[in-house]
Amino acid sequence: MTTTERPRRADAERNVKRLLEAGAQVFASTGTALPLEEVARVAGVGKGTLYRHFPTREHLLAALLAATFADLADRAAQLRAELEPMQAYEAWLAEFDRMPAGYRGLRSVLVEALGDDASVIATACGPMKEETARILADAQAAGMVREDITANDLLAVVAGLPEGLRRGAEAHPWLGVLIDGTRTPASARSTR
Amino acid sequence: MTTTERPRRADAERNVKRLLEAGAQVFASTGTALPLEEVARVAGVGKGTLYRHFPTREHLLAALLAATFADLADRAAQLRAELEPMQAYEAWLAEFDRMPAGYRGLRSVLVEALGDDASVIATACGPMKEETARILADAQAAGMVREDITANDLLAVVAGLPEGLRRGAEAHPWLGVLIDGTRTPASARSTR
DNA sequence: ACCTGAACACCGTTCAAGT
DNA sequence: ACCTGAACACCGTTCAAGT
Repeated sequence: MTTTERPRRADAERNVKRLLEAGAQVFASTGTALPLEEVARVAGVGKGTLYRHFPTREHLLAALLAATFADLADRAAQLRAELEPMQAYEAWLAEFDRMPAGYRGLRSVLVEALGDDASVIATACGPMKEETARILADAQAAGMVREDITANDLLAVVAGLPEGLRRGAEAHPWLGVLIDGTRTPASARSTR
Repeated sequence: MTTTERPRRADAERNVKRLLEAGAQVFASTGTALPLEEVARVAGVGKGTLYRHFPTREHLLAALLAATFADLADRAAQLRAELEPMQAYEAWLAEFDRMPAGYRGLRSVLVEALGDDASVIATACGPMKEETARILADAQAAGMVREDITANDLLAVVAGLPEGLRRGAEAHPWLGVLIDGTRTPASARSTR
């Protein structure tokens, strides 16, 4: 996002591209614990080159996930524009919950990133978090969702739903449980 | 639990005891990623001795957590005996949610263990899971909790609540969100 | 200015030698 | 029968030499 795009030597640029392709491939097959040595090998570059461009595993993961996060932020904005507050809220959480499927370990990486604002991945999540905050605020303003929760924690809790819950393609009840649980309680609606 | 307690040579027994003490100490300060080499060093035994008695990190963790899990199972049984179904349900989940506090990484270890019946730690969780199943069944039989959830997934979802939610000592709203979300929906109560 | 890969460090795991 | 610690393996990280 705010990365300064300095001009790069042609070979450096080519290597970054190869590393991202190799990273995506190894990430898809191995998950978030992807062996960095293998990424360099698949990319056909030295390990030092990987380290020069991506000083930590989180930097590589952030780069690999950046496009997905940006797309998701756009999708959230779209849902907010098209749907009523509570429908947008439910639809967006369902999309967010679906995202980490198939990437081993991504849920816990997301939980960690959402719990540490200083994390490199948290930065990549920024626009997504802002859209979530808007959607949540709309639903709260409409009196549909309890006021004592934050967008950041909401995403963290959804991301923290265990991977194993999805048996085959069938939907699990837990996202619905969470959404129901965040509705404004009947007691609060009548007394206020 | 079902471990066959063979007689052991006196030095072996002493070493196991030392390893468990050292393990508890390192676990408390480092969390679930405790360096095994350090455990052996603190215990004053060779690394080979650690590996002989605890072939994997999970075996060591299971041994370290066994007493806590057994106590929790007893506590669950006690709550079930003393309270009305829904109160027992809420009180038990609150106690279970409090347990991993202070042990870095324990929540995700629990999530993983609850997602894999073959895991060594899952075995240690057995009695706790059985009590949870009874408490859940009671609450469901009383018509208070939705029927489409299982005890195992319930524990996994509670364990999966992010560590970072607890800022200081103040309670977080998310356990309440989950409990509310698992209540039998008003629609189901009226139509059935 | 950037790349390379040997070298280093860390730590989990194995095993030959010892008691 | 069990213990020990050197040796090995794996992999992340650094850096001197090269282009």
